[in-house]
Amino acid sequence: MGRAPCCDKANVKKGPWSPEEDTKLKAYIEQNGTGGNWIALPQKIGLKRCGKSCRLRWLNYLRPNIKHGGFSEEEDNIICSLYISIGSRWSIIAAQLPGRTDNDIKNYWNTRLKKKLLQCLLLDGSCNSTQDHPYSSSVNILSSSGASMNSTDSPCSQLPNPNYAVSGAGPSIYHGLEEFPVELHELVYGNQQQFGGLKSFNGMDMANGGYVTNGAISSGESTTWGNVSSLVYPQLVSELETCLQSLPQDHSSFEVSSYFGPQ
DNA sequence: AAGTCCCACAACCGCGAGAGA
DNA sequence: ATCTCTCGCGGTTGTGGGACT
Repeated sequence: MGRAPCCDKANVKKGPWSPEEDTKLKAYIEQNGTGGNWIALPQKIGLKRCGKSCRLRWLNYLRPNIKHGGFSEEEDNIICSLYISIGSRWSIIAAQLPGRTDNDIKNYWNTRLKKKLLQCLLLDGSCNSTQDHPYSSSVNILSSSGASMNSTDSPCSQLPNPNYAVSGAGPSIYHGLEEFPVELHELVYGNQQQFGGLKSFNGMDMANGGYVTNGAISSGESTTWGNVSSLVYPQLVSELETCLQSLPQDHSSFEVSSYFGPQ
């Protein structure tokens, strides 16, 4: 038995919202609130929409003080550092960015920021400035955020310690990263030719800068770029192969085996 | 100019958590 | 303790528009 549908699918309109629907929904909520029941709300207003759809529309689009697009460098940094710390907990990340919605941030990450990071990872030495490198400053945020995130009056108090080790005992907050070493090993050693002759990563001596030992990240205080990128990197592994293939040959200057330590 | 591809964003879907009966 | 209902979240898909060929 599957889960009961939240609404009568046959009588529910799907797809883009019309201005009329927006107006109805916005006017009602501004006047009456949601009444604590999204499911019943569309019926009250006379909208042929699913309650969940109404909720999403309100939260992501109609709610006052919503900002769309135009993410600043600072917002980039916050998103990146929080993503490194807690993974794809978009609602928590959104809570740190006034006016931004989780959906917006998720889309932004998936479509742009992730690529931006990947690009930086693969461009040797060209991402040393904050301007070019979303993570060079996020590293600072990351290391400094430890204190604020643990303070009880901060919304971040519920966040795990950003210096969390990826492997080891306890529940992993880094969904999917548990498999990282195996996945990466296959990627790297299954594609020796692609990675051959790589010497540095992001302009750093990754052999010395990296913190990875046996696939685990050191849980120490240091948040070097090597450390940070190794946290983020697993998320991008599936895309790396494609990206590397599109790179010019002389761009491949990253010695993966050095960076990730002896196997 | 037309067709195709790619990207960004909006919206949907399914699941887990939590509250209340 | 269990069931039902709703909310909220994160992943995924659909679509429109711009870029490219």
